[in-house]
Amino acid sequence: MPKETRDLSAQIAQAIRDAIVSGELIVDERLPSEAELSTQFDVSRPTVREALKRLAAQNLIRTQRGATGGAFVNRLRYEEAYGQQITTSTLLISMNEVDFETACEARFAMERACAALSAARRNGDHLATMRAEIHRQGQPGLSDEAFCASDVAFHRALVDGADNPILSYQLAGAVEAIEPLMNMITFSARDRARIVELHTCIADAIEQGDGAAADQALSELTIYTSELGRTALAQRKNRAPS
Amino acid sequence: MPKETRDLSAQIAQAIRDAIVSGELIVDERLPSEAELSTQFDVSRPTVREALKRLAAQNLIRTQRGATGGAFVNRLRYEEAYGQQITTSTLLISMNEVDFETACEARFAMERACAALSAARRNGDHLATMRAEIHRQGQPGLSDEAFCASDVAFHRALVDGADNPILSYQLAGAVEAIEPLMNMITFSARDRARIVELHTCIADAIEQGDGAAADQALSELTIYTSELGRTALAQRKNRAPS
DNA sequence: ATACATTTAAATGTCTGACAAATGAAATTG
DNA sequence: CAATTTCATTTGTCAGACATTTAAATGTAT
Repeated sequence: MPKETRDLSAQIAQAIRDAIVSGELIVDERLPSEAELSTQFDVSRPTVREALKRLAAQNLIRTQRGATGGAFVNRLRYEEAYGQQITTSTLLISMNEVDFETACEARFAMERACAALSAARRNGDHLATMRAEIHRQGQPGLSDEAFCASDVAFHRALVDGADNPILSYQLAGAVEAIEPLMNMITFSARDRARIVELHTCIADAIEQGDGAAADQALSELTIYTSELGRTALAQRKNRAPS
Repeated sequence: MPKETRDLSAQIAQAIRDAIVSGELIVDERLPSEAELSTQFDVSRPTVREALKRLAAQNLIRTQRGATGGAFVNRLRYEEAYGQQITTSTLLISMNEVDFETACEARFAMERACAALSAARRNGDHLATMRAEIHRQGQPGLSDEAFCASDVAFHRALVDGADNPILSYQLAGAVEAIEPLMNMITFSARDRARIVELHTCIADAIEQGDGAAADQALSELTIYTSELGRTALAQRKNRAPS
């Protein structure tokens, strides 16, 4: 047994977490009150509370005050999961010094997986979003940061167009987490024109349901973006060497 | 401002979380002691502790007892992130009643994104793992559960063969979270033979660096697995209707 | 002076008890 | 019957205390 003696609050949190994951506790079911839990687990109330806060931090439970209040098993919603996913991915990249090319490769590889599905489904709403973002990206006077944000919005629309919430969830991290890295890049007018061109290619391909063409354009975009990142990083190194 | 008045512990946790994500607090840096934090934020120590437990649940900090102890910003490791990712993905699927086909589609779409990279890199270790799992899958007397576990191990090796930690992290959730769903399937000898055949196809393709062939085999495996899931679900419905 | 044992201070982990605040239901009142 | 008040329950917060762990400081003997 590799599970020796951690903190009591961690043990209790794990016990409740197991009960939720195994389905022993179902969505919207009310947990015993903190007082009851403290007698059940034979610990004090603050310890129980620490355990509950751990679970709340993972969106596994929600709490409500008042007479009929308590802690309830929370239905994990996609939006909440997105947030966690993005935070974790961002930290994973920044703390492990993942280089831009690796992050880029991962992101585009997964995006290409979505592109074929997006092309097959051709969702009008998401296509409209993509077109709108392309238009924004072409406007002069746009800051690099706003350009990056629009880029992220474009790619999220592309991903969401696959109409598969699991894919959207998984991709959210990869697409959003790369934004801080892309924000280090200065996009020249020529860079932007090329990116807009490729984005248009992608949108056209999806509109026509041509998955292969979308894949091809994404492939070129991967290479181009990776190149931009490499150049930006090199300049940054020359300007401020360690 | 959509961020009104949440719990104090949630606010404090968010403040510290922001400091970590923004880089204001760096890896391995020690946070002020609980007593200091409680005076800084003007709350009691239990409240500070609840906030710290929230962060600990997300692996953002670790705590250490003793004279030189305290709370330290934790370097988020891939393995820890895997665990979170798998738990979250599993719950997301089970709580939102994601159907098998959707989960399957997401998983295989992303796997196909990895296959090309795996084929390009042809990592010997991961190939050996894949071969070993294929061999195990062909042995008679293997339980359905063990077959599924081996299937997961095979696909994880395939994904890890892309040699991109970000991809491995993202895929971990998709690959592992589907196991509970696959465990509901009964694999006949014929099913297993077909799956082993396709797995062998994939391994061969990767060994030869043929990304297209790997993609093709994965595509077939997607359809086959999805079909198996549909059949299993239909039988289950007939046997135990609502 | 070095090696080992002891003490000590600092920090987290836990407990007790209390009060505040929210909230829905029951009791009361018009 | 409707509106209001009361009330019990539950979470949120606080204060203070003690237990436990840990490494550094101190002391002691070789």
